[in-house]
Amino acid sequence: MKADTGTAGAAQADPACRERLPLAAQDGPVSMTISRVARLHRIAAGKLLKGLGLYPGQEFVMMHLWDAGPVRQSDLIKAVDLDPSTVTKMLQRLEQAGHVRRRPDPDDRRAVLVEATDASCGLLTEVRRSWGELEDHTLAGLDLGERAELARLLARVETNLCVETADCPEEARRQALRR
Amino acid sequence: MKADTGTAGAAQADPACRERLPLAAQDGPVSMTISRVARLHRIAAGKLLKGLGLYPGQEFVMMHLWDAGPVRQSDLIKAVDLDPSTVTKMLQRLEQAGHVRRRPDPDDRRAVLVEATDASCGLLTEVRRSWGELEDHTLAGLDLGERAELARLLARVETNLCVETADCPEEARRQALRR
DNA sequence: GCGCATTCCTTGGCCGACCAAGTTAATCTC
DNA sequence: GAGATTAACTTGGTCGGCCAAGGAATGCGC
Repeated sequence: MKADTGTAGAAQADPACRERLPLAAQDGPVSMTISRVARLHRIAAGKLLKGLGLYPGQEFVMMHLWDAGPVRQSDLIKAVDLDPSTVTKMLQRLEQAGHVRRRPDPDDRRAVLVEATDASCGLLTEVRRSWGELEDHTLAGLDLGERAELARLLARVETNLCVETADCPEEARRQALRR
Repeated sequence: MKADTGTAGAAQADPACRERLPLAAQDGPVSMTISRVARLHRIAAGKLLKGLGLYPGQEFVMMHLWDAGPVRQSDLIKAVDLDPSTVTKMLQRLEQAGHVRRRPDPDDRRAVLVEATDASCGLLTEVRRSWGELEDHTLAGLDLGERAELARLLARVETNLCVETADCPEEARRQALRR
């Protein structure tokens, strides 16, 4: 395989000499590539974030908190669009790590207010830098036109995947396609 | 914020009227989109696979087993390029679910031979169909040229992400770029 | 005011995925 | 052939994710 250190992250051997797709995946070559890219991208992000004391996935929560200031947890959940339980547990860990502070909402005793700690705000710059590094690494060798085209195509794919395949078969899809 | 349905799977509201990126992500817009697409794609795949009794991630293992027949577990691990422990646990569950059979390798008492059960082979067709559906859904509205371009760009991204950012700074990168 | 539905969050369970260690068996070295 | 190395899993732990259920506070209907 690679001249890799032997650690797991290498992924799918070199794509250059990638063997033919598995039989069951022949009808979905792009999906296959998306899956691989997704994993590699997450691993790459995780590697950069690890040095900052964050686990992959936590970035998005922190990013929102840095931007929005103190928010109700339910708003945060809507913003990052994760399962409430996922956010709860992640926040418990982020709090314990000192990246986040939580306090009850005085106006609604069910709710919890969340905010990034001052200490964590130092991370903002580093996360931004790491995120930029990741972008450079990801898009290396693509010129501006190609990057724009990739962004456009991915945005379209995102739109497609946002609309349920079964529900709202036509109407919602068409609505989502207005761009 | 958005006119989202509020259901969990919707993800990041409509990308069409996507608010500006978080501050910390401004230098990585494509990376942001990749992350979102990745999650949506995995969710979509998971939904299709769930009906077949598979969890997301297991498809890749099964695909390889269907193609390759009985293989040593170590070869399977290399093929799907996952952590050995991940594969071990996944196989234990797949075995208990009746999708996979495992037996010791007579030639090497350390090794384990794995193969798809006859029962699971019925799944092959359905997985292939689901995978095709996923592809259609993912690429809806893209013409053949756009699909090819997307595939090309993603392949390049995959290549980029395969080469370590720190190690082998130039040589391996250049080697990987031969395509 | 009372009851019922909603909203908000938490807990527990399960899976994929990783790392770190550890065990057993093969292999290489001398 | 004994000893060290390497290869092939396992186990245990941790995280991000999901679903399902549950408890607590709020809001609504009447």
